[in-house]
Amino acid sequence: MTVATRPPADTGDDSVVLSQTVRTQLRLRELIVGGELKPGTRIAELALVERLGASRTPIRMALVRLQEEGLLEALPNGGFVVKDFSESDIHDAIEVRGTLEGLAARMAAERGVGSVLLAEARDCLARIDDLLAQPELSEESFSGYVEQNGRFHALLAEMAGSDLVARQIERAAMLPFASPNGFVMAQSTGPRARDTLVVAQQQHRSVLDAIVRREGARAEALVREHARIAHANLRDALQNHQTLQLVPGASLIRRRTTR
Amino acid sequence: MTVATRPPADTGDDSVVLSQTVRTQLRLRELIVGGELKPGTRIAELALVERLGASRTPIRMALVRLQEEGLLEALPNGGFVVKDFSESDIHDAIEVRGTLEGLAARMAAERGVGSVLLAEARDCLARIDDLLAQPELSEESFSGYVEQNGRFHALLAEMAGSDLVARQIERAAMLPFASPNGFVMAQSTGPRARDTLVVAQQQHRSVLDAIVRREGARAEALVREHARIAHANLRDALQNHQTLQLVPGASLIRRRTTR
DNA sequence: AAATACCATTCTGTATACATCACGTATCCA
DNA sequence: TGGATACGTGATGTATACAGAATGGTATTT
Repeated sequence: MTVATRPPADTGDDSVVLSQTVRTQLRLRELIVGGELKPGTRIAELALVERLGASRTPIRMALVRLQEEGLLEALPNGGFVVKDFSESDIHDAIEVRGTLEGLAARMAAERGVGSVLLAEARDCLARIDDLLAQPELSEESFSGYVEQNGRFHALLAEMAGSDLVARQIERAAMLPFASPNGFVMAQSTGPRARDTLVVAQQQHRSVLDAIVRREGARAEALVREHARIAHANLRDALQNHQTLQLVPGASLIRRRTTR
Repeated sequence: MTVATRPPADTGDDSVVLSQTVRTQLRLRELIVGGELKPGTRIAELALVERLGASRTPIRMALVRLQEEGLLEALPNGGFVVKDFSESDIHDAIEVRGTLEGLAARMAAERGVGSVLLAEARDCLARIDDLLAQPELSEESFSGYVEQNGRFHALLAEMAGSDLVARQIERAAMLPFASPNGFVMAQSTGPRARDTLVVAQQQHRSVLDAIVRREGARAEALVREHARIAHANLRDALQNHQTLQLVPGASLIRRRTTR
Protein backbone atom coordinates (compact mmCIF):
# COMPACT_ATOMS: atom_id res chain seq x y z
CA MET A 1 0.00 0.00 0.00
CA THR A 2 1.21 3.45 -0.78
CA VAL A 3 2.18 5.48 2.21
CA ALA A 4 1.45 9.03 3.26
CA THR A 5 0.74 10.66 -0.03
CA ARG A 6 0.19 14.35 0.29
CA PRO A 7 -3.08 16.09 -0.34
CA PRO A 8 -4.76 17.62 -3.31
CA ALA A 9 -2.36 19.79 -5.24
CA ASP A 10 -4.79 20.95 -7.85
CA THR A 11 -2.74 20.55 -10.97
CA GLY A 12 -4.91 22.92 -12.91
CA ASP A 13 -5.89 20.48 -15.58
CA ASP A 14 -9.09 18.51 -15.52
CA SER A 15 -7.73 15.72 -13.38
CA VAL A 16 -8.95 17.25 -10.16
CA VAL A 17 -7.12 15.49 -7.37
CA LEU A 18 -8.92 15.68 -4.08
CA SER A 19 -7.47 15.06 -0.67
CA GLN A 20 -8.36 11.83 1.03
CA THR A 21 -10.37 13.77 3.58
CA VAL A 22 -12.56 15.46 1.00
CA ARG A 23 -12.91 12.34 -1.08
CA THR A 24 -13.92 10.40 2.01
CA GLN A 25 -16.37 13.09 3.00
CA LEU A 26 -18.05 13.03 -0.40
CA ARG A 27 -18.11 9.25 -0.55
CA LEU A 28 -19.48 8.98 2.96
CA ARG A 29 -22.19 11.47 2.22
CA GLU A 30 -23.20 9.42 -0.79
CA LEU A 31 -23.29 6.30 1.35
CA ILE A 32 -25.50 7.99 3.93
CA VAL A 33 -27.82 9.85 1.58
CA GLY A 34 -27.99 6.86 -0.72
CA GLY A 35 -29.18 4.73 2.15
CA GLU A 36 -26.30 2.30 2.31
CA LEU A 37 -25.59 3.44 5.83
CA LYS A 38 -28.92 3.31 7.52
CA PRO A 39 -30.04 5.64 10.30
CA GLY A 40 -29.34 4.38 13.79
CA THR A 41 -26.37 2.30 12.73
CA ARG A 42 -23.19 3.07 14.55
CA ILE A 43 -20.37 4.04 12.23
CA ALA A 44 -17.53 1.55 12.41
CA GLU A 45 -14.37 3.35 11.42
CA LEU A 46 -12.41 0.21 10.67
CA ALA A 47 -15.10 -1.00 8.33
CA LEU A 48 -14.81 2.26 6.44
CA VAL A 49 -11.05 1.85 6.23
CA GLU A 50 -11.36 -1.17 3.99
CA ARG A 51 -14.51 0.06 2.31
CA LEU A 52 -13.08 3.43 1.30
CA GLY A 53 -9.42 2.59 1.13
CA ALA A 54 -8.30 5.46 3.31
CA SER A 55 -6.74 5.36 6.72
CA ARG A 56 -8.55 6.27 9.89
CA THR A 57 -7.26 9.82 10.08
CA PRO A 58 -9.00 11.28 7.02
CA ILE A 59 -12.06 9.15 7.71
CA ARG A 60 -12.26 10.62 11.17
CA MET A 61 -11.92 14.13 9.76
CA ALA A 62 -14.75 13.46 7.36
CA LEU A 63 -16.89 12.11 10.17
CA VAL A 64 -16.43 15.29 12.17
CA ARG A 65 -17.40 17.39 9.17
CA LEU A 66 -20.47 15.29 8.49
CA GLN A 67 -21.45 15.68 12.10
CA GLU A 68 -21.28 19.45 11.76
CA GLU A 69 -23.28 19.05 8.58
CA GLY A 70 -25.99 17.36 10.59
CA LEU A 71 -25.96 13.94 8.96
CA LEU A 72 -24.22 12.27 11.86
CA GLU A 73 -24.75 12.45 15.58
CA ALA A 74 -21.95 12.09 18.10
CA LEU A 75 -22.49 9.42 20.69
CA PRO A 76 -21.73 10.29 24.29
CA ASN A 77 -19.16 7.55 24.57
CA GLY A 78 -17.47 8.18 21.28
CA GLY A 79 -18.31 7.29 17.75
CA PHE A 80 -21.07 8.43 15.45
CA VAL A 81 -24.52 7.33 14.40
CA VAL A 82 -26.39 8.12 11.22
CA LYS A 83 -29.16 10.52 12.12
CA ASP A 84 -32.75 9.98 11.20
CA PHE A 85 -35.29 12.68 10.55
CA SER A 86 -38.94 12.77 11.40
CA GLU A 87 -41.53 14.35 9.14
CA SER A 88 -41.60 17.41 11.37
CA ASP A 89 -37.81 17.63 11.30
CA ILE A 90 -37.96 17.91 7.54
CA HIS A 91 -40.79 20.40 7.78
CA ASP A 92 -38.72 22.55 10.11
CA ALA A 93 -35.62 22.25 7.98
CA ILE A 94 -37.56 23.54 4.98
CA GLU A 95 -38.96 26.35 7.08
CA VAL A 96 -35.49 27.34 8.24
CA ARG A 97 -34.18 27.42 4.71
CA GLY A 98 -37.18 29.42 3.54
CA THR A 99 -36.72 31.87 6.37
CA LEU A 100 -33.06 32.42 5.63
CA GLU A 101 -33.68 32.70 1.90
CA GLY A 102 -36.41 35.18 2.77
CA LEU A 103 -33.89 37.19 4.74
CA ALA A 104 -31.57 37.13 1.76
CA ALA A 105 -34.32 38.35 -0.55
CA ARG A 106 -35.22 41.18 1.79
CA MET A 107 -31.59 42.21 2.13
CA ALA A 108 -31.20 42.08 -1.62
CA ALA A 109 -34.23 44.29 -2.08
CA GLU A 110 -33.18 46.77 0.58
CA ARG A 111 -29.56 47.03 -0.45
CA GLY A 112 -29.98 46.71 -4.17
CA VAL A 113 -28.47 44.20 -6.53
CA GLY A 114 -25.81 44.74 -9.15
CA SER A 115 -26.81 44.58 -12.79
CA VAL A 116 -24.59 41.58 -13.46
CA LEU A 117 -26.31 39.45 -10.87
CA LEU A 118 -29.71 40.65 -12.01
CA ALA A 119 -28.94 39.75 -15.58
CA GLU A 120 -27.88 36.30 -14.57
CA ALA A 121 -31.05 35.82 -12.56
CA ARG A 122 -33.15 36.93 -15.51
CA ASP A 123 -31.27 34.53 -17.74
CA CYS A 124 -32.05 31.84 -15.24
CA LEU A 125 -35.77 32.57 -15.40
CA ALA A 126 -35.69 32.76 -19.18
CA ARG A 127 -34.19 29.31 -19.41
CA ILE A 128 -36.86 27.90 -17.15
CA ASP A 129 -39.45 29.57 -19.37
CA ASP A 130 -37.96 27.79 -22.35
CA LEU A 131 -38.14 24.48 -20.55
CA LEU A 132 -41.77 25.05 -19.61
CA ALA A 133 -42.77 26.11 -23.10
CA GLN A 134 -43.68 22.57 -24.04
CA PRO A 135 -47.00 21.16 -22.80
CA GLU A 136 -45.34 17.90 -21.81
CA LEU A 137 -42.12 17.68 -19.88
CA SER A 138 -39.42 15.18 -20.68
CA GLU A 139 -37.16 13.80 -18.01
CA GLU A 140 -34.48 15.93 -19.57
CA SER A 141 -36.57 19.03 -19.08
CA PHE A 142 -36.97 18.15 -15.45
CA SER A 143 -33.29 17.83 -14.78
CA GLY A 144 -32.84 21.07 -16.65
CA TYR A 145 -35.31 22.68 -14.29
CA VAL A 146 -33.49 21.23 -11.32
CA GLU A 147 -30.28 22.79 -12.56
CA GLN A 148 -31.73 26.22 -13.16
CA ASN A 149 -33.73 26.13 -9.97
CA GLY A 150 -30.60 25.44 -7.99
CA ARG A 151 -28.86 28.24 -9.85
CA PHE A 152 -31.65 30.67 -9.05
CA HIS A 153 -31.56 29.88 -5.37
CA ALA A 154 -27.79 30.19 -5.34
CA LEU A 155 -28.11 33.58 -7.00
CA LEU A 156 -30.69 34.60 -4.44
CA ALA A 157 -28.24 33.85 -1.65
CA GLU A 158 -25.59 35.80 -3.48
CA MET A 159 -27.84 38.80 -4.05
CA ALA A 160 -27.99 39.43 -0.32
CA GLY A 161 -24.43 40.66 -0.65
CA SER A 162 -23.30 38.95 2.50
CA ASP A 163 -20.95 35.99 2.61
CA LEU A 164 -22.16 35.28 6.09
CA VAL A 165 -25.79 35.01 5.03
CA ALA A 166 -24.87 32.93 2.01
CA ARG A 167 -22.94 30.60 4.24
CA GLN A 168 -25.82 30.17 6.63
CA ILE A 169 -28.19 29.41 3.77
CA GLU A 170 -25.76 26.87 2.44
CA ARG A 171 -25.58 25.27 5.86
CA ALA A 172 -29.34 25.18 6.19
CA ALA A 173 -29.74 23.62 2.76
CA MET A 174 -27.11 20.99 3.40
CA LEU A 175 -29.57 18.41 4.62
CA PRO A 176 -30.56 16.69 1.39
CA PHE A 177 -34.30 17.15 1.72
CA ALA A 178 -33.93 20.75 2.85
CA SER A 179 -32.23 21.76 -0.38
CA PRO A 180 -34.24 23.76 -2.90
CA ASN A 181 -34.28 20.76 -5.21
CA GLY A 182 -35.01 18.27 -2.46
CA PHE A 183 -38.54 17.40 -3.47
CA VAL A 184 -38.61 18.65 -7.04
CA MET A 185 -37.86 15.30 -8.59
CA ALA A 186 -40.54 13.71 -6.45
CA GLN A 187 -43.05 15.73 -8.44
CA SER A 188 -41.73 14.64 -11.81
CA THR A 189 -44.03 11.65 -12.10
CA GLY A 190 -47.47 13.03 -11.34
CA PRO A 191 -49.87 14.29 -14.00
CA ARG A 192 -49.72 17.82 -12.64
CA ALA A 193 -45.94 17.80 -12.70
CA ARG A 194 -45.68 20.70 -15.07
CA ASP A 195 -48.22 22.78 -13.17
CA THR A 196 -46.14 22.65 -10.03
CA LEU A 197 -43.17 24.05 -11.88
CA VAL A 198 -45.28 26.71 -13.56
CA VAL A 199 -46.41 27.94 -10.17
CA ALA A 200 -42.89 27.85 -8.80
CA GLN A 201 -41.60 29.76 -11.78
CA GLN A 202 -44.25 32.43 -11.31
CA GLN A 203 -43.02 32.79 -7.74
CA HIS A 204 -39.47 33.10 -8.97
CA ARG A 205 -40.57 35.89 -11.24
CA SER A 206 -42.45 37.69 -8.49
CA VAL A 207 -39.50 37.43 -6.14
CA LEU A 208 -37.15 38.96 -8.65
CA ASP A 209 -39.68 41.66 -9.41
CA ALA A 210 -39.98 42.52 -5.73
CA ILE A 211 -36.23 42.68 -5.36
CA VAL A 212 -35.87 44.96 -8.35
CA ARG A 213 -38.62 47.23 -7.03
CA ARG A 214 -36.88 47.27 -3.65
CA GLU A 215 -39.93 45.84 -1.96
CA GLY A 216 -38.19 44.00 0.83
CA ALA A 217 -41.16 42.73 2.81
CA ARG A 218 -42.84 41.42 -0.31
CA ALA A 219 -39.70 39.69 -1.50
CA GLU A 220 -39.29 38.04 1.88
CA ALA A 221 -42.87 36.84 2.09
CA LEU A 222 -42.77 35.48 -1.44
CA VAL A 223 -39.59 33.53 -0.89
CA ARG A 224 -40.97 32.03 2.28
CA GLU A 225 -44.10 30.94 0.50
CA HIS A 226 -42.02 29.61 -2.34
CA ALA A 227 -40.10 27.36 0.00
CA ARG A 228 -43.38 26.02 1.33
CA ILE A 229 -44.04 24.28 -1.98
CA ALA A 230 -41.70 21.70 -0.56
CA HIS A 231 -44.09 21.07 2.31
CA ALA A 232 -46.82 19.88 -0.02
CA ASN A 233 -44.32 17.87 -2.00
CA LEU A 234 -43.16 16.28 1.23
CA ARG A 235 -46.67 15.18 2.11
CA ASP A 236 -47.23 13.76 -1.35
CA ALA A 237 -43.94 11.92 -1.34
CA LEU A 238 -44.65 10.38 2.04
CA GLN A 239 -47.83 8.85 0.69
CA ASN A 240 -46.39 7.46 -2.52
CA HIS A 241 -43.56 5.10 -1.77
CA GLN A 242 -42.67 5.22 -5.43
CA THR A 243 -42.03 8.92 -5.58
CA LEU A 244 -40.37 8.87 -2.18
CA GLN A 245 -37.51 6.97 -3.73
CA LEU A 246 -36.80 9.96 -5.93
CA VAL A 247 -36.11 12.11 -2.90
CA PRO A 248 -32.43 12.24 -1.96
CA GLY A 249 -31.92 10.98 1.53
CA ALA A 250 -35.31 9.28 1.62
CA SER A 251 -33.83 6.47 3.67
CA LEU A 252 -33.07 8.96 6.42
CA ILE A 253 -36.72 9.72 6.91
CA ARG A 254 -38.18 8.00 9.93
CA ARG A 255 -41.64 6.76 9.11
CA ARG A 256 -44.25 7.12 11.79
CA THR A 257 -44.59 3.44 12.52
CA THR A 258 -40.88 2.82 12.80
CA ARG A 259 -39.59 3.01 16.33
CA MET B 1 5.30 12.46 28.43
CA THR B 2 2.26 10.35 28.98
CA VAL B 3 1.14 8.44 25.97
CA ALA B 4 -2.27 7.91 24.44
CA THR B 5 -4.49 8.42 27.41
CA ARG B 6 -8.08 7.78 26.60
CA PRO B 7 -10.72 10.48 26.45
CA PRO B 8 -13.42 11.79 28.71
CA ALA B 9 -15.01 9.03 30.74
CA ASP B 10 -17.26 11.28 32.72
CA THR B 11 -16.82 9.90 36.18
CA GLY B 12 -20.01 11.43 37.39
CA ASP B 13 -18.46 13.49 40.12
CA ASP B 14 -17.51 17.10 39.72
CA SER B 15 -14.10 16.40 38.23
CA VAL B 16 -15.31 16.60 34.67
CA VAL B 17 -12.60 15.12 32.51
CA LEU B 18 -12.70 16.39 28.97
CA SER B 19 -11.12 14.83 25.97
CA GLN B 20 -8.04 16.47 24.56
CA THR B 21 -10.03 17.44 21.49
CA VAL B 22 -12.69 19.28 23.43
CA ARG B 23 -10.19 20.85 25.79
CA THR B 24 -8.15 22.05 22.84
CA GLN B 25 -11.25 23.38 21.13
CA LEU B 26 -12.25 25.39 24.19
CA ARG B 27 -8.73 26.67 24.78
CA LEU B 28 -8.28 27.61 21.15
CA ARG B 29 -11.57 29.47 21.11
CA GLU B 30 -10.44 31.43 24.13
CA LEU B 31 -7.18 32.24 22.40
CA ILE B 32 -8.98 33.47 19.30
CA VAL B 33 -11.81 35.36 20.97
CA GLY B 34 -9.42 36.74 23.55
CA GLY B 35 -7.30 38.18 20.78
CA GLU B 36 -4.12 36.22 21.43
CA LEU B 37 -4.40 34.75 17.98
CA LYS B 38 -4.96 37.71 15.77
CA PRO B 39 -7.01 37.69 12.57
CA GLY B 40 -5.04 36.97 9.46
CA THR B 41 -2.40 34.97 11.24
CA ARG B 42 -1.89 31.52 9.92
CA ILE B 43 -2.35 28.84 12.54
CA ALA B 44 0.84 26.90 13.12
CA GLU B 45 -0.09 23.48 14.39
CA LEU B 46 3.32 22.72 15.80
CA ALA B 47 3.29 25.93 17.79
CA LEU B 48 -0.01 24.87 19.31
CA VAL B 49 1.45 21.50 20.20
CA GLU B 50 3.83 23.02 22.68
CA ARG B 51 1.47 25.80 23.66
CA LEU B 52 -1.45 23.54 24.49
CA GLY B 53 0.37 20.37 25.38
CA ALA B 54 -1.63 18.14 23.09
CA SER B 55 -0.51 16.26 20.04
CA ARG B 56 -1.39 17.30 16.53
CA THR B 57 -4.31 14.94 16.15
CA PRO B 58 -6.71 16.49 18.68
CA ILE B 59 -5.49 19.96 17.74
CA ARG B 60 -6.35 19.26 14.14
CA MET B 61 -9.78 18.03 15.15
CA ALA B 62 -10.38 21.19 17.11
CA LEU B 63 -9.26 23.29 14.15
CA VAL B 64 -11.79 21.60 11.89
CA ARG B 65 -14.54 22.22 14.41
CA LEU B 66 -13.59 25.86 14.80
CA GLN B 67 -13.64 26.22 11.06
CA GLU B 68 -17.18 24.90 10.94
CA GLU B 69 -17.95 27.30 13.75
CA GLY B 70 -16.80 30.15 11.57
CA LEU B 71 -13.86 31.40 13.57
CA LEU B 72 -11.29 29.92 11.23
CA GLU B 73 -10.99 29.89 7.48
CA ALA B 74 -9.40 27.06 5.54
CA LEU B 75 -6.60 28.09 3.24
CA PRO B 76 -6.60 26.64 -0.26
CA ASN B 77 -3.21 25.03 0.24
CA GLY B 78 -3.89 23.68 3.69
CA GLY B 79 -3.86 25.22 7.09
CA PHE B 80 -6.14 27.72 8.71
CA VAL B 81 -6.30 31.45 9.30
CA VAL B 82 -8.13 33.35 11.99
CA LYS B 83 -11.05 35.08 10.34
CA ASP B 84 -11.75 38.76 10.70
CA PHE B 85 -15.15 40.37 10.55
CA SER B 86 -16.18 43.68 9.10
CA GLU B 87 -18.83 45.86 10.66
CA SER B 88 -21.33 44.70 8.07
CA ASP B 89 -20.43 41.08 8.78
CA ILE B 90 -21.39 41.60 12.39
CA HIS B 91 -24.52 43.44 11.35
CA ASP B 92 -25.53 40.53 9.16
CA ALA B 93 -24.69 37.97 11.82
CA ILE B 94 -27.00 39.76 14.24
CA GLU B 95 -29.68 39.92 11.59
CA VAL B 96 -29.39 36.20 10.94
CA ARG B 97 -29.71 35.38 14.60
CA GLY B 98 -32.67 37.72 14.96
CA THR B 99 -34.36 36.16 11.98
CA LEU B 100 -33.92 32.64 13.26
CA GLU B 101 -35.01 33.60 16.76
CA GLY B 102 -37.99 35.26 15.13
CA LEU B 103 -38.81 32.02 13.38
CA ALA B 104 -38.58 30.22 16.71
CA ALA B 105 -40.94 32.72 18.33
CA ARG B 106 -43.46 32.37 15.52
CA MET B 107 -43.32 28.60 15.68
CA ALA B 108 -43.73 28.73 19.45
CA ALA B 109 -46.78 30.94 19.09
CA GLU B 110 -48.34 28.83 16.36
CA ARG B 111 -47.70 25.47 17.95
CA GLY B 112 -48.17 26.43 21.54
CA VAL B 113 -45.78 26.09 24.43
CA GLY B 114 -45.98 23.74 27.39
CA SER B 115 -46.73 25.18 30.79
CA VAL B 116 -43.38 24.15 32.21
CA LEU B 117 -41.42 26.13 29.65
CA LEU B 118 -43.76 29.08 30.01
CA ALA B 119 -43.30 29.08 33.77
CA GLU B 120 -39.55 29.05 33.38
CA ALA B 121 -39.69 31.94 30.94
CA ARG B 122 -41.88 33.91 33.33
CA ASP B 123 -39.45 33.19 36.12
CA CYS B 124 -36.70 34.48 33.90
CA LEU B 125 -38.50 37.75 33.32
CA ALA B 126 -39.34 38.09 37.01
CA ARG B 127 -35.69 37.79 37.93
CA ILE B 128 -34.76 40.47 35.45
CA ASP B 129 -37.48 42.65 36.94
CA ASP B 130 -35.87 42.20 40.33
CA LEU B 131 -32.50 43.18 38.97
CA LEU B 132 -33.94 46.30 37.36
CA ALA B 133 -35.84 47.32 40.48
CA GLN B 134 -32.95 49.43 41.68
CA PRO B 135 -32.39 52.82 40.08
CA GLU B 136 -28.65 52.18 39.79
CA LEU B 137 -27.17 48.99 38.50
CA SER B 138 -24.17 47.33 40.07
CA GLU B 139 -21.76 45.32 38.03
CA GLU B 140 -23.24 42.32 39.74
CA SER B 141 -26.68 43.26 38.49
CA PHE B 142 -25.34 43.44 35.00
CA SER B 143 -23.81 40.00 35.02
CA GLY B 144 -27.07 38.79 36.51
CA TYR B 145 -28.89 40.31 33.57
CA VAL B 146 -26.47 38.67 31.17
CA GLU B 147 -27.20 35.33 32.74
CA GLN B 148 -30.97 35.68 32.64
CA ASN B 149 -30.90 37.20 29.18
CA GLY B 150 -28.99 34.22 27.89
CA ARG B 151 -31.45 31.94 29.63
CA PHE B 152 -34.41 33.70 28.07
CA HIS B 153 -33.01 33.39 24.59
CA ALA B 154 -32.19 29.74 25.17
CA LEU B 155 -35.76 29.19 26.31
CA LEU B 156 -37.01 30.96 23.23
CA ALA B 157 -35.10 28.56 21.02
CA GLU B 158 -36.49 25.67 23.02
CA MET B 159 -40.06 26.91 22.82
CA ALA B 160 -40.06 26.39 19.07
CA GLY B 161 -40.23 22.70 19.84
CA SER B 162 -37.73 21.79 17.17
CA ASP B 163 -34.25 20.51 17.86
CA LEU B 164 -33.32 21.44 14.33
CA VAL B 165 -34.33 25.06 14.78
CA ALA B 166 -32.62 25.23 18.15
CA ARG B 167 -29.48 23.87 16.60
CA GLN B 168 -29.51 26.43 13.81
CA ILE B 169 -29.98 29.25 16.28
CA GLU B 170 -27.10 27.94 18.32
CA ARG B 171 -24.95 27.84 15.23
CA ALA B 172 -25.91 31.37 14.26
CA ALA B 173 -25.17 32.66 17.75
CA MET B 174 -21.81 30.95 17.91
CA LEU B 175 -19.88 33.92 16.62
CA PRO B 176 -19.12 35.81 19.84
CA PHE B 177 -20.59 39.13 18.80
CA ALA B 178 -23.67 37.51 17.32
CA SER B 179 -24.69 35.99 20.62
CA PRO B 180 -27.62 37.54 22.48
CA ASN B 181 -25.20 38.81 25.12
CA GLY B 182 -22.59 39.96 22.65
CA PHE B 183 -22.98 43.68 23.12
CA VAL B 184 -24.79 43.79 26.43
CA MET B 185 -21.68 44.32 28.50
CA ALA B 186 -20.60 47.08 26.17
CA GLN B 187 -23.59 49.07 27.42
CA SER B 188 -22.77 48.58 31.06
CA THR B 189 -20.68 51.73 31.33
CA GLY B 190 -22.85 54.42 29.83
CA PRO B 191 -25.21 56.59 31.87
CA ARG B 192 -28.26 55.18 30.12
CA ALA B 193 -27.12 51.65 30.79
CA ARG B 194 -30.19 50.77 32.79
CA ASP B 195 -32.57 52.27 30.25
CA THR B 196 -31.30 49.95 27.54
CA LEU B 197 -32.06 46.97 29.69
CA VAL B 198 -35.46 48.31 30.62
CA VAL B 199 -36.38 48.56 26.95
CA ALA B 200 -35.02 45.12 26.24
CA GLN B 201 -36.96 43.67 29.13
CA GLN B 202 -40.16 45.25 27.88
CA GLN B 203 -39.52 43.55 24.55
CA HIS B 204 -38.98 40.26 26.34
CA ARG B 205 -42.32 40.70 28.00
CA SER B 206 -44.08 41.55 24.77
CA VAL B 207 -42.56 38.57 23.02
CA LEU B 208 -43.74 36.19 25.67
CA ASP B 209 -47.17 37.80 25.63
CA ALA B 210 -47.43 37.37 21.89
CA ILE B 211 -46.41 33.74 22.14
CA VAL B 212 -48.98 33.06 24.84
CA ARG B 213 -51.67 34.75 22.79
CA ARG B 214 -50.65 32.67 19.77
CA GLU B 215 -49.87 35.80 17.79
CA GLY B 216 -47.15 34.40 15.60
CA ALA B 217 -46.48 37.33 13.30
CA ARG B 218 -46.29 39.74 16.23
CA ALA B 219 -43.94 37.48 18.14
CA GLU B 220 -41.69 37.18 15.14
CA ALA B 221 -41.57 40.90 14.47
CA LEU B 222 -40.87 41.67 18.10
CA VAL B 223 -38.01 39.23 18.35
CA ARG B 224 -36.45 40.62 15.22
CA GLU B 225 -36.65 44.12 16.55
CA HIS B 226 -35.29 42.94 19.85
CA ALA B 227 -32.20 41.55 18.18
CA ARG B 228 -31.68 44.90 16.50
CA ILE B 229 -30.81 46.47 19.84
CA ALA B 230 -27.45 44.92 19.19
CA HIS B 231 -27.06 47.01 16.03
CA ALA B 232 -27.14 50.24 17.99
CA ASN B 233 -24.85 48.79 20.62
CA LEU B 234 -22.47 47.79 17.86
CA ARG B 235 -22.29 51.32 16.54
CA ASP B 236 -21.74 52.72 20.01
CA ALA B 237 -19.04 50.22 20.79
CA LEU B 238 -17.22 50.95 17.57
CA GLN B 239 -16.95 54.59 18.55
CA ASN B 240 -15.78 54.06 22.10
CA HIS B 241 -12.60 52.07 22.18
CA GLN B 242 -13.10 51.66 25.90
CA THR B 243 -16.42 49.92 25.64
CA LEU B 244 -15.27 47.94 22.63
CA GLN B 245 -12.91 46.04 24.88
CA LEU B 246 -15.91 44.70 26.76
CA VAL B 247 -17.19 42.99 23.65
CA PRO B 248 -16.08 39.38 23.34
CA GLY B 249 -14.11 38.86 20.19
CA ALA B 250 -13.50 42.56 19.73
CA SER B 251 -10.07 41.81 18.32
CA LEU B 252 -11.71 39.97 15.45
CA ILE B 253 -13.42 43.11 14.26
CA ARG B 254 -11.73 44.63 11.26
CA ARG B 255 -11.71 48.40 11.61
CA ARG B 256 -12.33 50.40 8.50
CA THR B 257 -8.83 51.74 8.16
CA THR B 258 -7.18 48.37 8.50
CA ARG B 259 -6.59 46.68 5.19
C1' DA C 1 -33.78 -19.82 35.50
C1' DA C 2 -32.34 -15.26 36.23
C1' DA C 3 -29.05 -12.08 37.60
C1' DT C 4 -24.50 -10.78 38.32
C1' DA C 5 -19.70 -10.75 37.67
C1' DC C 6 -15.87 -11.48 34.88
C1' DC C 7 -13.41 -11.66 30.70
C1' DA C 8 -12.18 -10.86 26.04
C1' DT C 9 -12.82 -8.53 21.95
C1' DT C 10 -13.29 -4.38 19.70
C1' DC C 11 -13.22 0.27 19.09
C1' DT C 12 -12.16 5.01 20.00
C1' DG C 13 -8.93 8.77 21.21
C1' DT C 14 -4.22 9.97 21.14
C1' DA C 15 0.59 10.16 19.83
C1' DT C 16 3.99 9.94 16.42
C1' DA C 17 6.51 8.84 12.04
C1' DC C 18 6.75 9.77 7.22
C1' DA C 19 6.20 11.62 2.52
C1' DT C 20 5.06 15.33 -0.24
C1' DC C 21 4.26 20.01 -1.27
C1' DA C 22 4.62 25.21 -0.50
C1' DC C 23 7.28 29.05 0.51
C1' DG C 24 11.40 31.69 1.33
C1' DT C 25 16.25 32.30 0.28
C1' DA C 26 20.21 32.29 -2.25
C1' DT C 27 22.57 31.92 -6.40
C1' DC C 28 23.19 32.42 -11.20
C1' DC C 29 22.47 34.50 -15.61
C1' DA C 30 21.06 38.14 -18.77
C1' DT D 1 20.71 45.28 -11.08
C1' DG D 2 16.65 42.61 -11.91
C1' DG D 3 14.56 38.37 -12.66
C1' DA D 4 14.26 33.56 -12.74
C1' DT D 5 15.51 29.12 -11.26
C1' DA D 6 17.23 25.81 -7.94
C1' DC D 7 17.34 24.39 -3.29
C1' DG D 8 16.49 23.82 1.58
C1' DT D 9 13.44 24.28 5.36
C1' DG D 10 9.11 24.02 7.35
C1' DA D 11 4.56 22.54 7.50
C1' DT D 12 0.53 19.83 6.21
C1' DG D 13 -1.93 15.50 5.03
C1' DT D 14 -1.75 10.70 5.78
C1' DA D 15 -0.73 6.27 7.83
C1' DT D 16 -0.05 3.55 11.73
C1' DA D 17 0.99 2.07 16.55
C1' DC D 18 -0.63 2.09 21.22
C1' DA D 19 -3.41 2.51 25.52
C1' DG D 20 -7.63 2.68 27.78
C1' DA D 21 -12.53 2.08 27.91
C1' DA D 22 -17.02 0.25 26.46
C1' DT D 23 -19.70 -3.57 24.83
C1' DG D 24 -21.03 -8.18 24.42
C1' DG D 25 -20.85 -12.87 25.67
C1' DT D 26 -20.07 -16.48 28.80
C1' DA D 27 -19.71 -18.65 33.01
C1' DT D 28 -20.78 -18.84 37.68
C1' DT D 29 -23.66 -18.18 41.54
C1' DT D 30 -27.99 -17.69 44.03
